[in-house]
Amino acid sequence: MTSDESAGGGERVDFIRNAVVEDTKSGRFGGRVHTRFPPEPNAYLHIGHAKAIWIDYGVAQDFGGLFNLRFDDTNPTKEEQEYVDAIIEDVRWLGADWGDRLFYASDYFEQMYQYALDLIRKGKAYVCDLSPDEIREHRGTLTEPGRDSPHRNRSVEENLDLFARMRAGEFPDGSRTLRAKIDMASPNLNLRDPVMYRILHAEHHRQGNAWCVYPMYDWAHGLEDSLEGITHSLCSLEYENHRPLYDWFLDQLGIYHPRQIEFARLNMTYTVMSKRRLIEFVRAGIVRGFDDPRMPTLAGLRRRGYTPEAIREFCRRIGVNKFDSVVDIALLEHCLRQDLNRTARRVMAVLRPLKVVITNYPEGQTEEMDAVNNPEDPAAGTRKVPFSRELYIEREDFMEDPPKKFFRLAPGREVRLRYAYFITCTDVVKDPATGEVTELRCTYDPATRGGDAPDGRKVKATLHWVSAAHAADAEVRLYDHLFTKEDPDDVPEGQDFRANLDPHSLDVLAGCKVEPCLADAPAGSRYQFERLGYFCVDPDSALGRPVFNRTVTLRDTWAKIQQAGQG
RNA sequence: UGGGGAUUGGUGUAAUGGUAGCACGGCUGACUCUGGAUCAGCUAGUCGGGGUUCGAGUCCCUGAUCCCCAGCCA
Repeated sequence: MTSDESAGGGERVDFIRNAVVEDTKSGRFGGRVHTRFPPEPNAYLHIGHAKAIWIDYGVAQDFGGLFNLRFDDTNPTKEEQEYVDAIIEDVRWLGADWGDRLFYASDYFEQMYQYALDLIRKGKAYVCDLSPDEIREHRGTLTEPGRDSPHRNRSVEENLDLFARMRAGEFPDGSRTLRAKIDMASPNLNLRDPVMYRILHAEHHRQGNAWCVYPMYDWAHGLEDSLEGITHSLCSLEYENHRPLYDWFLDQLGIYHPRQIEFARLNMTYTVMSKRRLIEFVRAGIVRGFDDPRMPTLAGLRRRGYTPEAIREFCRRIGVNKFDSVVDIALLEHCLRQDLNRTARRVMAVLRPLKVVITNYPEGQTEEMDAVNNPEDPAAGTRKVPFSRELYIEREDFMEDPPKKFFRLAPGREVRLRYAYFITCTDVVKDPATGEVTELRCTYDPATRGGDAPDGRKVKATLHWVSAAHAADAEVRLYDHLFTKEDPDDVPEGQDFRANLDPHSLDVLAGCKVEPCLADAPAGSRYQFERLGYFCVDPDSALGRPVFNRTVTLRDTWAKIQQAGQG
């Protein structure tokens, strides 16, 4: 089973899959393929992680292999159970299946410690008493070699003794480290005797106080992969410089040795993708939380109304590469619309209501109009929508003095009310004080019931509407990109990304009117509000008083015409 | 100015010495009871300079530009 049909047209074999094919053919791993997604539980997952997950999981799937979910929880000062729980939920929601292989790096601490002992005995690791500052000084620079630590040539016995006492808690934080003995003159700084263990008297979210020495990433990661029998350790580009170290540790130990392959992380227009930044947004109150629908987090996208299918399709389309690129967020939105268009039920909702009175329609009468639930899916069936003398239409669907290309309602003009009747605007009622249009008086043509004129006459526009007496009140939250610029970091000298924050990224509309069938819509359910966009019921909803998040607008050619006119 | 990696339309990606293709976006037009969807068409590209070859995005040389690395973060 491969995922390379359609959309991109033709087969799609990226450089990673090519490498895997190569290894499968050569029998390097006995034909096995086994990948993993190794998040650190120190923040929520975002769309960039979705790319990584889908590469890891997708490769395993394509080759009939296995996929592990493993928490890389080697730094107790940054990691929390809350993040573990959120990550599990997000990966599951996305649709990657790790079977019963949910692992934690912290479960390997004892084994890692034993491996460290092994390295010490081989004379390849030593306890160093240098302070963090001193280590930095000894490391040299990009262009100058480093200097050996004065503790580099301690005896194996002394190293063993000191390391045991580090573990036993005899020394304060930062006082000593265990270092690999490699080459202080290496042009690759990662090889200049990297730290393997640091002393951290901190409580670990799973290990409690069992440990006060914690392994560093470079030391730990390869061991985790090795222990789990991972064949292809896929990671992002910045680890390319670490691969020699990854290989060195495994070679020195002489243990099972996976292959690390690096790919570029995802960047997207109008979006920041660093965990640090996202945490900052939450802490600074720029957004309401990690699941704020404006966040690129999976939790945020989910709340916004994104579907896992759309995100997966997006990941498939962006491909895998080895250089930095910025994907247009329009592609993500395209994938979303494509999915929602197929699956979302259509309903009518009026965001900014303008009252319409049908003067020749009998007072007190109600009719049930037949409406199609999803023209893309006949199986979705039809529903009844109540129609009566007093309705609401969208304010922006009426203009008293319309420009040339505006073909909605205007004085004297006839339009169709979707699934109902043709109406003609006869009067405009205004607030005498402000001049604001408060109500429209219209007549309807009884012969056009259902929306078709027996005499064959056409109207240029079809408007959505709701019956005033039957509509449910709703709150609707309109979202826009968090940033006004494609590149949030494109700021004037001396300013930061805050300069590009869009103050209108959230627009809350109260008093919206929706079809009665929406009054008790369950949280998380998705709809297309006809002519407006896709909307998703927010968990903030109360019974009879739904709250909707706008997931994404419909493609809107009228909006484009308007914008062009303004320019 | 050490080392590592990279460069194909506006954007994202294919082409593994043999017609530079697909998708997003944009622009036309058709159709339409959603200015949606759908359909048709158009738009625009191999970082520069040399070389090898019948033939180069691909191979060689050379230059340019961009990204990563000096955490006891991952």
